[in-house]
Amino acid sequence: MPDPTTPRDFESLKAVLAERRGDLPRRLQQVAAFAVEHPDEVAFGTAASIATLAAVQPSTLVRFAKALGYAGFSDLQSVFRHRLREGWPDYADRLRTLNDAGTAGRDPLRLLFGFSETAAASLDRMRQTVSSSDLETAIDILARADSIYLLGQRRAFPIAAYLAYAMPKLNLRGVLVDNVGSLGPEQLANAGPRDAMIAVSFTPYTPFTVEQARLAAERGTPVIVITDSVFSPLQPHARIWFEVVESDYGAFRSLSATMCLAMTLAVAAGERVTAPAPARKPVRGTGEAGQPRPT
Amino acid sequence: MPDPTTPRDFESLKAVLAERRGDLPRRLQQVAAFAVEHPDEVAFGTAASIATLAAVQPSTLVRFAKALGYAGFSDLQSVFRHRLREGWPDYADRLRTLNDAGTAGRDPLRLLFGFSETAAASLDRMRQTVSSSDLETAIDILARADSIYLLGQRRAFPIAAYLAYAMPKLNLRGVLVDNVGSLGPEQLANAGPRDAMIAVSFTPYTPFTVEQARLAAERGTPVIVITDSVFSPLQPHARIWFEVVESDYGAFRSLSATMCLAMTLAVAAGERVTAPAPARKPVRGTGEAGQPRPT
DNA sequence: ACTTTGTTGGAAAATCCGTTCCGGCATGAT
DNA sequence: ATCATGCCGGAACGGATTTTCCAACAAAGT
Repeated sequence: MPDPTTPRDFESLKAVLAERRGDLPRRLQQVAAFAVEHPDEVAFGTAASIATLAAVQPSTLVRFAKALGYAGFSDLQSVFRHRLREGWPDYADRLRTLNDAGTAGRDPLRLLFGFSETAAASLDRMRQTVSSSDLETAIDILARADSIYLLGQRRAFPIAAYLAYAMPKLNLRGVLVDNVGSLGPEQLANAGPRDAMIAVSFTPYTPFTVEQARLAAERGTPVIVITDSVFSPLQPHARIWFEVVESDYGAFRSLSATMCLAMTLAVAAGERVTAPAPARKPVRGTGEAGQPRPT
Repeated sequence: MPDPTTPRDFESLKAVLAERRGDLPRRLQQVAAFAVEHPDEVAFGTAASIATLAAVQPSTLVRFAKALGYAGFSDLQSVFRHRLREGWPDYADRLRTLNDAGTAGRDPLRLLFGFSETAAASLDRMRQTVSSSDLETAIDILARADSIYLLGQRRAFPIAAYLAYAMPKLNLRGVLVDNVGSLGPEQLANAGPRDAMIAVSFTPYTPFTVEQARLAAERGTPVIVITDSVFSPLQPHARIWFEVVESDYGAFRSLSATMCLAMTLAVAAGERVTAPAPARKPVRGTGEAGQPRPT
């Protein structure tokens, strides 16, 4: 007898999962989270492969399916496959209605699309401008550094903050210079030639950032600069500098490209520190179980 | 030994098929035609079911695959499956080839490309999942709000920080809850029903964020949540919530999509506040003179 | 006309996969 | 502390699916 509460499409499945979270056993929740987060894997993989990725036993998948009222794993899987068959092609539709100026009017969706287009464009541009050798040198500096001071204020602050979050996970000593209580100079007091600094600033350049980068450079700390123009006042103090031009949409710019570059520097440096042998393979699997928590 | 002429993505497969049509046996042409015309069937079906639909024998499918240089039918099928994974631009494939060792060694450029591909994929995904009506409602809440409390810790902190930077430029009263000195509760002490909150958190969810969002919701402050799964503990306290799944590259996730969404909310709300008449045209010129400084 | 080469259909075989079942374990209640 | 309940991991089973193999056939060259 078919359970009427068993969802037959992906959206309602998500709803049911959200509702019944809590009264599900631990492993089943684990499966639920994985399924919602990686629906494609569930759609195509075999029970065994999915189980491995979700770090559970295949039998748990079957239990999961039955707990929701499905006949078995395959029955559950069909829901995920169905999603891919008809779920996707509304993208073109949405674009169409978006461009039909008349109807949509001042639809915020258009804004969203605009921002994401812009971000994608920035990413593309950055890939073409960043030089491999600059990257190498910068990573080398970071990998050798004792502490890495992260300097970015105002618009650039999110970059510094994110690096401060990520670096300890990569076995790098990132020190965020947030200038709380105007204690910025003190936060940088110990920076020396054996350390390094990543300084980020865009127009209009924050004086604090420029000044502190200058001081650090004077004391022999190698400074890696991320900025948006050759005329940046930061550039003279840089050992290595990257120009990242974020395209603008209306009056606003994304940080996507800068974020990417920053993460690349951090991850590559981290890799080099923990595995200094340059012959080793990168081996960045697509989210296998047992890897460190996504960041 | 892998044949280098064997196409690994759907587009080149079509190209090869177009080229070699003619020097293929009759039944194999029949299979080729069917495959190009019904790629979804090939992706999902079993060899037997596809064979029936294409009016050939299952063994013919295997022959077809081998004639093109694949290891077998399953190998060929994987190409069709990859095509469906991430929609049209086959990001998964590109990422895969990026990761498949080989050419560039451990070039940091590869990392950079990987991160930017991932960011682009996330952006694409978000565009397809965010609903227009949710956006509308959220923007409405923000536009009506007195103060807008910005709550995001750890990995989500950059988002909150960026919003805090941008909002005042948009005539919105953004209040950053940074929890410096553990003064978070005090920063939120005055939040009431006439205000609003944007709360951002991803796995592993920061308890502080969840707790403060809960408190705010209890006191009647409408909470807009940005998170990464239905299972987010933030979700129950949300008036409106957005699911943003950032694809992961290795163990790392970008913030690009989340940033875009956040900016959209802020800009749209700002527009509605300063120009409340809904009849007015959008007028987002690309950087007209006299506009506020790029952000 | 005969042979050779290549193609096709079908069935057998090997593999893989989903499912079931049982023993162990942790948890919470008595 | 003991028991009961429910959850979890692993192995074994049965079914389905892919693959291989062989015989029949068609076409082309001799």
